[in-house]
Amino acid sequence: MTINLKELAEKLGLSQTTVSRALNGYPEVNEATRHRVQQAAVEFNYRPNSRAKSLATGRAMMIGHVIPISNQHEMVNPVFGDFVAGASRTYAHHGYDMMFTRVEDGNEEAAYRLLKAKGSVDGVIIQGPSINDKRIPMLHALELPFVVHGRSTETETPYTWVDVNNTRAFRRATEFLLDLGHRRIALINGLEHMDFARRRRNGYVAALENAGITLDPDLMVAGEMTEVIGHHSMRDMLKLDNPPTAVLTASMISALGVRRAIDEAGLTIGRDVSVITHDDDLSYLKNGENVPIFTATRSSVRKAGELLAELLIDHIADPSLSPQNKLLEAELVVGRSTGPAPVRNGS
Amino acid sequence: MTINLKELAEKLGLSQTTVSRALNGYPEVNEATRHRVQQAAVEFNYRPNSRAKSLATGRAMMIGHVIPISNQHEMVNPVFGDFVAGASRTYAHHGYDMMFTRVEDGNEEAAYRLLKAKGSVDGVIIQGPSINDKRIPMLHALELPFVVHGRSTETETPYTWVDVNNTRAFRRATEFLLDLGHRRIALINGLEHMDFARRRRNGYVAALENAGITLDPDLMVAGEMTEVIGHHSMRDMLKLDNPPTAVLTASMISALGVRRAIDEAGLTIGRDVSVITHDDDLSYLKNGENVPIFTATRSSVRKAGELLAELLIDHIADPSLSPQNKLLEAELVVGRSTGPAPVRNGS
DNA sequence: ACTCGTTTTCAAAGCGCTTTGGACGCGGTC
DNA sequence: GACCGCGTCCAAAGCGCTTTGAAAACGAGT
Repeated sequence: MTINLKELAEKLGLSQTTVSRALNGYPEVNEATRHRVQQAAVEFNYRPNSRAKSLATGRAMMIGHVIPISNQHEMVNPVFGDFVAGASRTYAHHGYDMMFTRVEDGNEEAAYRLLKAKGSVDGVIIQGPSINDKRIPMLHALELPFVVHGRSTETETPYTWVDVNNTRAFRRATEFLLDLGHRRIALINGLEHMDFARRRRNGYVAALENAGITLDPDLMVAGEMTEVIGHHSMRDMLKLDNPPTAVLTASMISALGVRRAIDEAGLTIGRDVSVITHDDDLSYLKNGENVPIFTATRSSVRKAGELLAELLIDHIADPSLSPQNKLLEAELVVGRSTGPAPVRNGS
Repeated sequence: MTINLKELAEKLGLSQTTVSRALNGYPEVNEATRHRVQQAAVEFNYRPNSRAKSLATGRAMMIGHVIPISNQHEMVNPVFGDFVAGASRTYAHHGYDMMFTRVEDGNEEAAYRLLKAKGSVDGVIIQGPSINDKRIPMLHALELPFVVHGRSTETETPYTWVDVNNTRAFRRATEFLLDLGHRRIALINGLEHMDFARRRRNGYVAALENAGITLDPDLMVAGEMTEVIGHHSMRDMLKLDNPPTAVLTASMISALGVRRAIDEAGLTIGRDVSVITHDDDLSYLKNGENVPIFTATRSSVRKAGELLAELLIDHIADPSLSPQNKLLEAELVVGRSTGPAPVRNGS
């Protein structure tokens, strides 16, 4: 069924060497015979066995993604699919495959070590870095090429990353709300040991402080970015004596929960309560069409995937390359979920 | 840095054969030396090179997932992440890795053929089968082990599958609405060349016909399962002279769009319009907590992933195994989105 | 005709593992 | 003492590819 090099060479009356070279584009082979070889390869559907090729070349032609899945709630990052879609486009273009390793609850170190020792990947992509993420120095020590989706504050090891300017994005979004007259602005953030969440908070805080507004801990929550938690957080805040008139939320999914809480409270989004969310531009959860549903800071996670894959492949090709960075600016898209601050009753 | 078998054997003063056998649990090795070998393996962090092992054994220890991503809208299935989370648990348990191949716009055949010829996988999982899906006979002919997530009507080739009883689920859901007095029941379905969507429609149609209700084409739409399309479809239907009082929708994400349309129309979900959705029990999009947000037919896509991976691995171990099937029943969970049919003005 | 440089081809080694087919030592049997 | 069986180990072949080092073929130059 599947033909191998030896058999193909025999059929052609050539040596394996010549056939191999013909197919891999080496110059020391007659153009006529190269043609003959290529035709035969197509005819017999010959494809070099990937394992044998890897063994011979020492390159796996495979990129690893290690996905941490906590065993209790089996939570998988909703961004995962789109990030992969982006990265895969680059991989396909360069002849790389991608593999996934599931790792339970933080024994990631073992997973990376295994990947390296087994020689099954040429490099890995790190997602969702926390503050001072230990994976970065670890992979550096392992000498396994890697790139990071996001940054890790406090990490001293140099590394290659692509990140969204989260601080700027949330600062800008907050200022937008301030300009609309809002003074009670809430933040429903992601888990704040995550680097991106910390930066968003920083941006939010900076804008408020700059406007001379005292932070209110009641208006700042951090948690998993789910619909349910978004709903919970908003619902609780709306029960406050002095509820927020605007809220920043960390993802479209949280925002949908926020919207539900606002609806349930009999309020109108964009009139009684303004909402701005961050939008990763997920393919299955577009932020409306012409007019966005939510005013949002938008940055495509798919594009980040493409870019990171590109950087990783560069690094694999030349490991001596110095680390590269790319900071993507999120755009602020204005939708129907924001409006001027309502005039408070009795004020 | 990474040690290989030869070096390990030298350190131990043993042959490669013995070391290999000791580590792979073969009986013809003294227990004392086996112990010595195992300890040394741990000490030097020896891991057999995966490529070399594959080449020698002829087994890739890898499962392939081919994900079709249309080049225009780069749509990735939102179910993808959770399905993978489920499958990966099984893979990890059996020592398999998983790899992903992106394939653009329906030249899937080439992708599978390549996977087979390169020997990079021992089997593949097919997702999202259409009616009479051509991948099934093709993989059968290729003799590449595979299992299917879902079924494919009209396919004659026997194959192993795990599916939700979509017909029953949607029939039951429709009957539930009928029992609540609804007569104008809409269906916002997935694309109906997909097998699961067709079955859901069948269930819906069967329930209505059984109740003596004539189908209304205005109340039946099929499209991509996105928030935006859910919103569109519902909005348009609410503009009808005789709008639906209830709607069945194909996914949580569509349902969120439906909810938005209902809100925008100034109506209340569960009172003016009842909604039932199918819920894949995605980890990042839970259907509320104690009281579900939506009344839903629920079936965990993660569990399906686990099961399918199990069946595939069985099949790889023994290709002569006859095809196996598993039909999962969706449970109907009653939430706040359904209620008795409203009394129509002027009727 | 002979040499020499180039082009073209090949035999063989090697990648790191598994596995076949012995080899070796030791005790028990006849 | 010869033989067998058993437990334990090993040398070497083989998986399908790349790549090194050398050989053959070919023209051109003298």
